[in-house]
Amino acid sequence: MPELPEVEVTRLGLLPHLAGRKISRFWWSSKQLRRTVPAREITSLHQSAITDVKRRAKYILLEFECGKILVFHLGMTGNLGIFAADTPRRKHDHLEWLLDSGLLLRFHDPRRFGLVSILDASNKQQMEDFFKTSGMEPFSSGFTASYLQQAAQRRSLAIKPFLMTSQIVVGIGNIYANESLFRAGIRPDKSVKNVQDKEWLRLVKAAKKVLRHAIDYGGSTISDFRNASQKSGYFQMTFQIYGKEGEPCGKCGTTIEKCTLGGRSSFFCPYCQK
DNA sequence: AGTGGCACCTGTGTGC
DNA sequence: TGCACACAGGTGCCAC
Repeated sequence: MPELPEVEVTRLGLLPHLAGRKISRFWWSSKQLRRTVPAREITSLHQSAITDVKRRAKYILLEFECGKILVFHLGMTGNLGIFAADTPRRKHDHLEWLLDSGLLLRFHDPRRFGLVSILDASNKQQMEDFFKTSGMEPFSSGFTASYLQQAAQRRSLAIKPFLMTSQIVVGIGNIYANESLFRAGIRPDKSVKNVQDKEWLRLVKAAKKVLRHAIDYGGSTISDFRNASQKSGYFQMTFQIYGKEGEPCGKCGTTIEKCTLGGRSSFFCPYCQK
């Protein structure tokens, strides 16, 4: 489900409900997620206040006064949200905390590709190991055309799977890779070896813009993304290429085509993207 | 080392 | 209606 914009929208929605709050009465469905749920360690967070809610890559980080960090990844179908105390649990609700505000924090994830983990902020090595495969943040000043060009050296894969490689740049999944490449006028199957200087510049600019706009629109809801207050996003209304196989390109009218790259559906306009 | 393929899991939509 | 199958926003492991 969530790429960087959806994770950021979730974070922004959680922050006012969680900052300064304490958690108690932890409940777990006993179903495992992508990693073993550290239930015992989670219980040790009781009565410590949440000081901040941050994001790194597609991870949401709940920082506690005691120095621990509760880490969530939403996988494909995860949702982390705030609910009234009397809201009945649904199928696929897996984790739940009662907040001292009387509201509930719930993690829901049908496919269970998400994860929850605990880190210790003072353990620099552990923090570094956890994020060692996470590349550049797309909104950081280091995410530039020359950074991507450098990362593409000695590589030969297509630009779209390259853009989706989280060791290089984080947060850009299938939707936003497709949309960024359309806006930059680059075919998704073009080898990184053939991407020109001016195309790298356009791509960086397009990716930052697409991600920013998607956050402003509350993310993209294809079937089930909901923010922390269970509201849908609207950026899917502005898709120019994703999911539009067979439709006319909004810029030139050419029929949009579909191919598969790295096992993922890829859409492009054969006229606008070279 | 880089790359493509696939597994992980459940739900939904389509075609027969 | 029932069934088989393809596909879905992510990531990590495996064999080449």
